[in-house]
Amino acid sequence: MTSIEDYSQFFKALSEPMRLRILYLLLNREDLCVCDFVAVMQAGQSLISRHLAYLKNAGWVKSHREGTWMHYQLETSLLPSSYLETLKEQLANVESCQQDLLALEAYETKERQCNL
Amino acid sequence: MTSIEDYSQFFKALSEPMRLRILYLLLNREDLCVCDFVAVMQAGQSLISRHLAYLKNAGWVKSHREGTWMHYQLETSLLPSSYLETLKEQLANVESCQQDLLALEAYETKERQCNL
DNA sequence: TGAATATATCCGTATAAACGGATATTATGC
DNA sequence: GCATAATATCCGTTTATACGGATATATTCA
Repeated sequence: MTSIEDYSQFFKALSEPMRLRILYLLLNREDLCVCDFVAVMQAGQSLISRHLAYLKNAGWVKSHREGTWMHYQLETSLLPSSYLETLKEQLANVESCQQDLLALEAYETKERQCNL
Repeated sequence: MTSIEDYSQFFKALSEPMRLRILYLLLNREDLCVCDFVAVMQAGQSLISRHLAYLKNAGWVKSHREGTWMHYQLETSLLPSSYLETLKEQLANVESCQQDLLALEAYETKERQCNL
């Protein structure tokens, strides 16, 4: 992050509703798999995958592979924690984010696909 | 700010280099006039005006008129201060923002156009 | 009222983003 | 190696954004 374009790209990652919803789920869980997002959010796999790639490229999340599964986590070590905490507080008041979290909780009562 | 679209719009305001540069100047001054931005930044008046309207609509700045001049200030009362403080720290390291601030300081040694 | 000035908005164009569906890539297990 | 499964990338289309230049609006002052 040295140029103004880096910063505009960093914030552009937050300019899209689905990317904010993805981040909100990651603000509430240590680690989520692509298959979790696909199961929980009402969206196609290619869309989820593209938004995750966008967030990773912008510096918000990191990923690691476990077999065929790709897991995503917040990039907490590089990001100002003030952003993460405030964003979490704000999005907690947003209905679509609340619904996503409820859907995630319901989904978690069953086995995650990537753990079968 | 109740819907996810409100928040994406709020952050989309930060997705553009010139808007970040405008915000950085406002993070360093109580109050700036459109004529100040036009004099300091290398950009046309319509572009500056449009970006200021965008920032205002997204909730980052407020404006008030003084005669023919429109003055802009940060919307500090509504915004989380954590965002403002962190953003100011980050942009202080960005060369184009540093240059804008130097240009503003040089410009301020003369009379501001809106004070003549 | 009318000229002058500051700012906002409009218009046309060029570039970028988002999306679904299809295809390509990567890893697993037989 | 081959079938299967998870994820990433490509393709074409639609919609949004950024921009300069021109025009419209708002205010001041003579």
